[in-house]
Amino acid sequence: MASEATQYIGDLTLIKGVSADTRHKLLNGSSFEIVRPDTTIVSEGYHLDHLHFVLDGVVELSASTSESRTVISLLHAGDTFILSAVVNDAVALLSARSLGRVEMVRVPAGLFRRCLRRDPKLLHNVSVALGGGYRNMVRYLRDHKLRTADQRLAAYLVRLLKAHGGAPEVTLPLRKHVIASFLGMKPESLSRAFAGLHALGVSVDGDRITITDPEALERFANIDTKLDGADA
Amino acid sequence: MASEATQYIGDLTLIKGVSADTRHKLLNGSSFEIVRPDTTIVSEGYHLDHLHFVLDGVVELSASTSESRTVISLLHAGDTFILSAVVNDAVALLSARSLGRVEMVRVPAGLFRRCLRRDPKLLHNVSVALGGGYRNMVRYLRDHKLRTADQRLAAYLVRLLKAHGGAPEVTLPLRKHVIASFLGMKPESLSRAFAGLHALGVSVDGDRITITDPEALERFANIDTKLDGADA
DNA sequence: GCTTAGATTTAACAAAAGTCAAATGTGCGG
DNA sequence: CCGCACATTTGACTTTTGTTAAATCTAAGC
Repeated sequence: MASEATQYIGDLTLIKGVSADTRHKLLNGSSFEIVRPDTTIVSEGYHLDHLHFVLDGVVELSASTSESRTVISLLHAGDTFILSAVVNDAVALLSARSLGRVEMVRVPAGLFRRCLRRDPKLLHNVSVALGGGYRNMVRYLRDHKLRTADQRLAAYLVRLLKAHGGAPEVTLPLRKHVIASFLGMKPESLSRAFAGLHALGVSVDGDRITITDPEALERFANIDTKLDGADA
Repeated sequence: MASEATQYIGDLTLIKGVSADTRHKLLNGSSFEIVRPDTTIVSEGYHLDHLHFVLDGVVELSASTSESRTVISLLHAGDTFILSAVVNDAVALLSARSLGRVEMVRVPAGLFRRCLRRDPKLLHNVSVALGGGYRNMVRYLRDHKLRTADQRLAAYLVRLLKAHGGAPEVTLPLRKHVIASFLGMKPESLSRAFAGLHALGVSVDGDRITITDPEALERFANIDTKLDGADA
């Protein structure tokens, strides 16, 4: 595999601490890929034959029926997809698509499963990653079943704010229609939700958001730090 | 631990095939419990110090805020909770409550994690279980983001029908308000959803449901067998 | 600077689901 | 058998969100 990626892959959480042999096998079997914007990488309903590691860019996981499509997850450098389908040797339940240019590494699913059988440390990393993924899905589900559209936006902004170290102004990292779909609403509803949060000190200018009262937002979104915070 | 449970625990998917030593350690450290109806077994937000195995009865996992509560998952004999919190040594994101009388086994979380470190087979089982759990959450999320309330009920009935081997008449296994919450709606909306499905051949008499045209229901619910079916 | 395709916003209206309240059903203890 | 407590259903109404269409806005090329 191209040496550009070699340096990164050892840093990936999933690979950290595995045996030299495992690392060597994985590196040898995998390939580095650059994916152009708006390219489908995985199609739901099809058996998955590669595990993917995102090195750079954003990958969107979505679900669709004949009638509609919704964004379920947004992946960044260091994330993996779709681990559960590879571990369980099953069809993908989600489609993966590049938003913008993406650099990634593909590891053949069979190879990965073989390494899993031989290296308990890798297996342990996988368990922790799957456990974390499960917990993220539960948080996301909470978000959707317990909060209104306005509250979901508020919670999203609060998370964004924390990720940016609490600066009062943040830039949306994605197009609004992607954010809308991720938050489970139509773009029109997202516009209205932003308007609705104006009273709580949220101002919008394109993709620059100013937040004067983060605590008010948190209260409005009903955020429980114990539950909403990311895992350690 | 009481011998009543010993016979069951070896059959549990999670425990299948582990070393005799692991099995022995787990059995020795765990306790058999009978839980009366409507008892809280796990509280969200608190650190989890036991892994639970359901031997009999139904356990409901729910999420709540100060304002409301929603059922996220329903567990039966053979299921485990809350595996991800135990594996990741973290607070529970969901509360667990017995619906009706429940028999279960409690394994100390620390003991379980220690066994995990020593027995790769157990670790492998855990990975598969977590992967399956993640996939179930994704299916559930699809359900909620992509389907209307009427479609969710239709999909639920189709699954129920298949679980019962396709008999045209099924009995609801739970109170309607629990089903309503699980399906993400109010009891009043569930009543209306049943009424709305009458045109597709669904008749309701208390908890006995008659379904004359399962295919029509499937089409209406937009079910994709590849994606909606349970894992192998 | 101008044009244009696409994204976002706004507005008017429609559909879906929640709320509140009353009616009806159901099962259990007395 | 009666009556109470609770679950479910029904109806009227409200709120939330989606739909459609038009108005703006924005950025990439020309």
